[in-house]
Amino acid sequence: MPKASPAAFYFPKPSHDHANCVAKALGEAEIACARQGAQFTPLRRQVLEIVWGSHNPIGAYEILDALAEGGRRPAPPTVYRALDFLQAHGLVHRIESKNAYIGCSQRHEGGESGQFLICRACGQTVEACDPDLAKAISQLAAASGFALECQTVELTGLCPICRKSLHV
Amino acid sequence: MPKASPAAFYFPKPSHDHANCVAKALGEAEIACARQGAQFTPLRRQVLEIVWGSHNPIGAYEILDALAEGGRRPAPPTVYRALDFLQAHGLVHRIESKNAYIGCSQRHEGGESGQFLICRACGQTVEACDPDLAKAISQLAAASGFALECQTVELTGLCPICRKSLHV
DNA sequence: AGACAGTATGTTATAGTATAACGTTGCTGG
DNA sequence: CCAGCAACGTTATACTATAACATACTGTCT
Repeated sequence: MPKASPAAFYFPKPSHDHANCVAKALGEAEIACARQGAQFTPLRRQVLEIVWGSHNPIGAYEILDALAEGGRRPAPPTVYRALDFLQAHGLVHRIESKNAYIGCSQRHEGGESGQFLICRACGQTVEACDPDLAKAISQLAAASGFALECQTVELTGLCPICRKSLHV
Repeated sequence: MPKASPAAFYFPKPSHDHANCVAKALGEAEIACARQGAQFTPLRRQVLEIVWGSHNPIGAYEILDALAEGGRRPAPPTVYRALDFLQAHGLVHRIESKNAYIGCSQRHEGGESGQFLICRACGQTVEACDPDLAKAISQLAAASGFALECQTVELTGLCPICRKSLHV
């Protein structure tokens, strides 16, 4: 049975090299799009870069605001379309409980979605990919005669750092 | 290790005695409120009854529409406040992926929230309470140094009935 | 080159979801 | 009586998302 990874694996330190996160994500996105014959246009790239601006989920209208800083502000459909594209290609995920979007940090097999740990204090959100949890979910579905297509797993609480600083 | 329950346990048949579901839910709600010293007012009762109108999640504005049929239509805050109350007392759950609400069909211990199986075809949604899944979630949290407070588990797919009728 | 098909983006308007802020009512206990 | 509190009413507005239609770009076929 696989052992869960230690905490350090999941939550990035405040001091981590975030520029590297962004660069890596953009580079991998480029490759993934090329492989799928999808157009990684400047707009889509820009939206993905904005989403990857932090490890906190960002709302569609915040993305609009960010786009507005580099020229004139597009209308909402522009950003929603870009987000739809990025979601469809597994480059971002929607966090349902916050109506917000976050960059995908896992290489999924076959469009499956991940599991999220969301800090209610700092907003930092990490994507996990726990095989035991995935297995428990598919077993629950199977036992119910349910044909599982899509899963939303969002766990809210306190990340290790906020936990410590709030003395919880 | 506990064995998962069979499908019949989870998805209610179309022919089931739904009036009984409603009556049971309202009765238990009354008792729960009394025990917690909370006021189960006529409005709150009415909203809970509307939410329990089916096993499909219902939107806040649909609840408003339903309330409008029995007199004049209240403003949105009225229904949101009732929903807040019902959620706080564990009588309804919010389905994040649908911006909608459903009656709680489990007796939770200590305010924990459940796991939902949502049929994308008929909308029917059931609340599961799978100990293996719960365990996997707490282990994931623990391994990440994460203080889990609240979980959102929403599984979308096809219920046994729709699965059959769609030949999937 | 010119016509066309398909995809991406722009634009306008509107639908759907949720809350802030303040007012009113009605009950309860000092 | 009246101070305090909880529930509910009312008005206005914020936030999130999409429908519908217009324009522009890209490549392909003749």
